Amino acid sequence: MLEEFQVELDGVPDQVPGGELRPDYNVAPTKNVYAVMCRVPKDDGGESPGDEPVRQLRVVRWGLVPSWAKDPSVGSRMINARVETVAEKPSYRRALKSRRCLIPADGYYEWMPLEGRKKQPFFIHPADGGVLAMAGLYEFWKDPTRPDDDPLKWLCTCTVITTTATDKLGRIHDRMPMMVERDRWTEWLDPRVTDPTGLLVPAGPDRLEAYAVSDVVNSVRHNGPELVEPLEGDDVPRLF
DNA sequence: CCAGACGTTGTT
DNA sequence: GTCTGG
DNA sequence: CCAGACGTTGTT
DNA sequence: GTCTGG
Repeated sequence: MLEEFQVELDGVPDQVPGGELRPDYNVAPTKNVYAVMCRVPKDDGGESPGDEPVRQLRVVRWGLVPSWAKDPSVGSRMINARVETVAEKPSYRRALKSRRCLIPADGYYEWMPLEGRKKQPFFIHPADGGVLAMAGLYEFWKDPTRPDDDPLKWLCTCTVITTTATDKLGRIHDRMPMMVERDRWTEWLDPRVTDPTGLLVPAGPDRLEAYAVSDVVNSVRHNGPELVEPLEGDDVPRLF
């Protein structure tokens, strides 16, 4: 991942014992995920202040907690930001200006409504097996219950921007995460770019492939490579 | 002025 | 923190 | 998104 | 039915 996103500063070992997150096949809101972001490194007293932003890999919690929140529980509902309204929403507009990130993923799940209240989960991923770069925002929240020297004093959280799903993917669900194409990563991440609206164009879903998976994925207690195995059988919903 | 919200999804 | 609604 | 709780007192 | 937690 450090190579794929040309990360200059690996911030993960400072945040996670062992240096990396375990593979996760069922990422739920409030869980930790990787984020690629571009920030000016903290001035640690030595060397030059270095006001150049640097591309970093960090661990953030999914579910954005606005800086003004009284407690972090609101984050569990701030898991998506609609691209149509993200620039106006009080919870997101500040982050949109200068705290944009990329959330890497092998793919994502989407639930297709069936007859009645039933739903069929699908796994959606790049046909070429490459990594997805979902458009995200991040925010810092200062925990008032912890002392200043507590490493958990600052909570960093993120949200995923969504857009209209079209074509094949629209048959599963009308919304989908927004992707950032590789040639726009640098601009998208640059905190000095304060008007990223030109970059907010839906990525073509052409290179994405979708197949039905077991509804074992519905419960966050289940987690393993079996969750992304294609569902077998004649009655499996297809997208033709 | 103060109080209260601040979000998305999908379902009826 | 900032906006909306009453 | 889906699953699971939805409550307090006091005890192990 | 609706909210919270993962």
